[in-house]
Amino acid sequence: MKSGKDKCECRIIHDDKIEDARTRALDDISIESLSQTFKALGDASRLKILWALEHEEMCVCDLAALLGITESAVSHQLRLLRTLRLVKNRREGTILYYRLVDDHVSELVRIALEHVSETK
Amino acid sequence: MKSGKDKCECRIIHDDKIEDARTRALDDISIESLSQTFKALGDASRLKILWALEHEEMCVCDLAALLGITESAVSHQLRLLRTLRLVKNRREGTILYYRLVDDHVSELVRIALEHVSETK
DNA sequence: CTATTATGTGAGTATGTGCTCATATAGTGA
DNA sequence: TCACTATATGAGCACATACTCACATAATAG
Repeated sequence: MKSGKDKCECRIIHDDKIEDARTRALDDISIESLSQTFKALGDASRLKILWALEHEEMCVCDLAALLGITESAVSHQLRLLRTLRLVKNRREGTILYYRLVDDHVSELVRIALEHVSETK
Repeated sequence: MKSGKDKCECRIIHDDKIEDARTRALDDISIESLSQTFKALGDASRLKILWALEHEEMCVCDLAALLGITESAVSHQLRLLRTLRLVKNRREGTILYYRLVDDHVSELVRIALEHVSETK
């Protein structure tokens, strides 16, 4: 009852399906949160970081050495992952040890691995 | 044994952890496939499309009407999703009906929803 | 064949993003 | 206090990407 240009509206074939989908649709806030979370997982560096942290906590400079990128780059990515509550840290002197907040990331990666290995 | 600038290498604190992480690390191809898959889910339009298709198959112009974007934009996104084997289609006359290949997408979205709802 | 409908696709563009570099901050020890 | 270490952060740049537009393709009807 909004958007949709004329060119498009005269071509709608299955009003019932669209209505159905509209009632089931996720609200904009959920869509936004979901896409941000998936976007966070959709980068090779962040994926490597998360996968490493799944097994044991690590500090910034270890992650930098592991990935072969600067500590600054790692720090930038960790900030994003922190914002999305995917990782958290604990301080020990000057060192910050990062780890996963929960096992959602592991589950997501496991399922995605299933998918990509089945369809190769 | 490569990359890593001098500035960084003299700061490695936990060689054991790094070595450990290196042996467990996913190979580059898996990382690439995974990140592509997550990247596909990391966009509001594609997420809406996938969520709509989870319940029933739909054609391009229906999806365009549902999302309020052009059919061209939908078609571009569907091509990406097809390439990643996330959706497939069947033809009926001139109309192409799209649906999900399997229920991996549903599982991924369900877990991600858990995550974002817990940490809000 | 032509016309029409539904979808696909290449090019161009505006916005987003991941990195580097320089600098700032926080904790430790002298 | 100062020096040092570990990390954080803002600016800027190079590249990726999601869209629009114009046009191409595929199936159907006449």
